[in-house]
Amino acid sequence: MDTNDRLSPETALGRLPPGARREQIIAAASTLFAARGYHGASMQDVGERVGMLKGSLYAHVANKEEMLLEIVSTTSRRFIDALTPVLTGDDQVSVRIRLGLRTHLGVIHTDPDAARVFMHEGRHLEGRPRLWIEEAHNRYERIWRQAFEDGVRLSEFRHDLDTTAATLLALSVGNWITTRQGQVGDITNDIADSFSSVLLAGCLV
Amino acid sequence: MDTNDRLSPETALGRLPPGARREQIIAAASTLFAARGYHGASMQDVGERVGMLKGSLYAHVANKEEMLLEIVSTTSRRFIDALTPVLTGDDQVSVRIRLGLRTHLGVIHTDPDAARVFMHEGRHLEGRPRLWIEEAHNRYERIWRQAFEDGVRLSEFRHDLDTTAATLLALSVGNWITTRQGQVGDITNDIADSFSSVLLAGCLV
DNA sequence: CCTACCGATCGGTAGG
DNA sequence: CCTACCGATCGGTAGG
Repeated sequence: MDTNDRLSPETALGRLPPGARREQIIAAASTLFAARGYHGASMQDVGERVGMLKGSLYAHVANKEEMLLEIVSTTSRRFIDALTPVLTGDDQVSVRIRLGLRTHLGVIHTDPDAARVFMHEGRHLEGRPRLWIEEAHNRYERIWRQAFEDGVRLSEFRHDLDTTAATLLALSVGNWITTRQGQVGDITNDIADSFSSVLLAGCLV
Repeated sequence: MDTNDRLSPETALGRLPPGARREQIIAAASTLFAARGYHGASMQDVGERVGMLKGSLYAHVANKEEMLLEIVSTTSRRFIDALTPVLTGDDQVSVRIRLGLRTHLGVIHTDPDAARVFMHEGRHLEGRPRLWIEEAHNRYERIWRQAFEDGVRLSEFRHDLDTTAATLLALSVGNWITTRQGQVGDITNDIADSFSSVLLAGCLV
């Protein structure tokens, strides 16, 4: 507890509100885990990036794994919260899916590092957190699959459409793009719509 | 050099031909890099898996990075050698692509661990090897893109097909599947054909 | 292929 | 948030 409350504003290099410091640390971890992988980035690296010694990080986070878990669970929630309303509306299914791809790529665009950690580093969690994140992945996949199944049920898509294949196809573009960051250029709605046009043409009756 | 040549066969637990021992070590590394990531797997882990102390590994490989480079370059060659004849023939383009997806998934099926290391761990190489493997990735992508462009040029595919989107779509399914190993079940030609049917329906005129 | 070892770094802690 | 430190493990080597 800090009893030294002051009314004057903090200087530029001065103390940050306590929560902000933690967020800054998590953001640094996110960047480093994305670039070097979870095991390839050390607490020392994270400390350097926020300008403190690694030992001091433990005043803000319990341990390295907690940072990974926080990045992964925050991002997973971000995807699910953003896509659920889009994919489960009562719009035309092809509209839902086009918008869904835009939204999915939009979430990636908001924080590409976190998206990458969510998709590629979450597997380095162990025990209960590991199961938890796998469940989140499955929940997200189910939301997408449901949309394709709606498309078939409402006769908007071919009755013989393999919804599993379509779902995996939709998710995989969105995710593979995180592997090619910087090479694919900015993620725009145009890019999302290009994928949609090929994918949807393959689904429609 | 071993001057102790014998005509009798080796016992089951006995010495292996020198090249085979090296291959066994690389295979162990492959499995471990796939499961725990390059930085998450130690030389000690590799040693345990082949039944020797880590120091002894250096009689067969120069260092840890050499193992990664060998896995990645072998697998990259495997993909390019397998797919080049399939995708550049003068068959109908949709036939080439269907067969291409089968072949791609077939290469993954042959050695899922190596495929996974190729696609997700190669980025942990540095310097020249890193550039080399990026170039290999690009070469492979170009072979696929060329097929889609042939499809448009020969009026087999829609003239307004976004070949970049189609290429990324094709590659991403193939690659994303390595992330879901064990969950997707065995990689069969049927699975490959399911993807083809959605993808090609989205490409045809 | 083992013994025995190297310096460096790992994640993490105590006490202030 | 720093100082100072912990035991464990890292990739790698010398000599046999």
